[in-house]
Amino acid sequence: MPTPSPSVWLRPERPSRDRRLSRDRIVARAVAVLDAEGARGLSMRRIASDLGVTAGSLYWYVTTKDELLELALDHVLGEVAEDGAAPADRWRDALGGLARRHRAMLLRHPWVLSGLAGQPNLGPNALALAEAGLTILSRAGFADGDLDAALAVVNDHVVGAMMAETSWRAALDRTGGGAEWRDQAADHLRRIADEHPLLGARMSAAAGAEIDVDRECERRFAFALDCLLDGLEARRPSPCGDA
Amino acid sequence: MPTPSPSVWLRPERPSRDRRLSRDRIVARAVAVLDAEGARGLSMRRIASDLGVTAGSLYWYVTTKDELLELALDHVLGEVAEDGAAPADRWRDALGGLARRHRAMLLRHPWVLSGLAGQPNLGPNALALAEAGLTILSRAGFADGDLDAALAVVNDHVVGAMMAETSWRAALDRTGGGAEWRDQAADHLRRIADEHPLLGARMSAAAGAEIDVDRECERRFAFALDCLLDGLEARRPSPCGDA
DNA sequence: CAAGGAAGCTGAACGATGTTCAAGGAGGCG
DNA sequence: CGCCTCCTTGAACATCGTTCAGCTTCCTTG
Repeated sequence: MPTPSPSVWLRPERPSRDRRLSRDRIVARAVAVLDAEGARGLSMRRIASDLGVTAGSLYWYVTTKDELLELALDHVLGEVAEDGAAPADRWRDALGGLARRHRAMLLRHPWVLSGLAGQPNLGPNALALAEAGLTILSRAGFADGDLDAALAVVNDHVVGAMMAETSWRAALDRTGGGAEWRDQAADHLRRIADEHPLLGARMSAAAGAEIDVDRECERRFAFALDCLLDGLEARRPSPCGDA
Repeated sequence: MPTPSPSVWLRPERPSRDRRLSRDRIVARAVAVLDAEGARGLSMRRIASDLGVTAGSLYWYVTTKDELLELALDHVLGEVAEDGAAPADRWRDALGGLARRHRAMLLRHPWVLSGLAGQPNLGPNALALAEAGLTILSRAGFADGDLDAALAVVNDHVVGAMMAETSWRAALDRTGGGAEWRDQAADHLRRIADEHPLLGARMSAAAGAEIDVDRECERRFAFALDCLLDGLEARRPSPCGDA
């Protein structure tokens, strides 16, 4: 590496000769491992052995594990982009669609959320996504300082909501365990319900109805999305021409 | 430990005799280290040496580093609770105040965000906070399934927004560096502006105005908060009696 | 008050991790 | 053929979370 440059995106990939390895192959393998085993299961040695190579080799293409994570993060962000037809005409549908695809991606790759804290994402796919959102909002009439603030409202909600959702899903998946734990948990819930009536009511309601987790999560996501799109609508400068 | 119980909260602290150590002292030290050095700087050996003790000792009070993190997380969540006077009468002010205090806490302890991904937080302070939010919304007229959905709207936004804000702040703090990096970055920004006009415009606007980061962050947070409280207001069942 | 037992801590160890680096082999180019 | 650069190896280093046998120190019991 010629000079320690702080961001991956400023430095082109070193061209290689005998194509056993490449940034793309490494990143793809990293994503696969992250999907399968989560952030904890990712190690340089693991990726290397999956690719039939020793750990040190990876450092020819990537200066650090953090950098590899950055690359993997931007890689999956590419999945959010519009796949088929033209974007919806009405700005609400367009922005809502973006948010829904963002959510779907985060459900496929929950580890992204843990990598999102720490440094902002400046990869090409992240930038393209931001531009897409800004375009929608700009056409809808937002301008100046409200433009990115409005986009942030939607993006931040997606991230926050998925943080909560994936946490719960992970916890539910881990609840396969023994009867003793169930007893202790029930005890604990009873004590919670005593001190926190509303919380207790909500929890027992959820437990009683044996709710379909997927449907309930989608319902809440849609509720919040509508909610904040309404709020944005009220702040939209030009009520006319909402093509 | 009598039985490997999965959650910290189900198991009372083992009473101790010669009070060199305690869960509280360990958690307090962990929070201090996390505040000072971030999540990366936290190690069992570090905490132990700060407390004049060896690493192994900590495992008498805490079964795992993850558990210690859970405890630290709930510890700082306690700071969000109402300090002074009675909660505001109007539900918007009350909920908004909760969100603002939540934000303030996350600014003091940014590491919380990275610990939030993975498993849901079930500590006593987290539960009390949820109950407080539910109480506000319940008094405001929300009921049934909308109750927790409405609370989630606010909470998720706070988490998502602070994720973005703390990321940017961390990046800005790290930007003390050399002229070469600045040149490369400027180059990079120019190329971004070419392909992404809206994004480029927003960035150059921000760079030109030499914006006060604190004020701008607060402005955007308030914008989003008002925005989504408006959306909630529109969904409130009982328009009367908003004491 | 003495004896026994448990609580609390030490210190060394184990395996895994990210990262570095001298050394070697494998291709292209003169 | 010989050289040179690219790529990979394999060993090493420091640090990490975690475990555990053993020691000390205090409380409890007879």
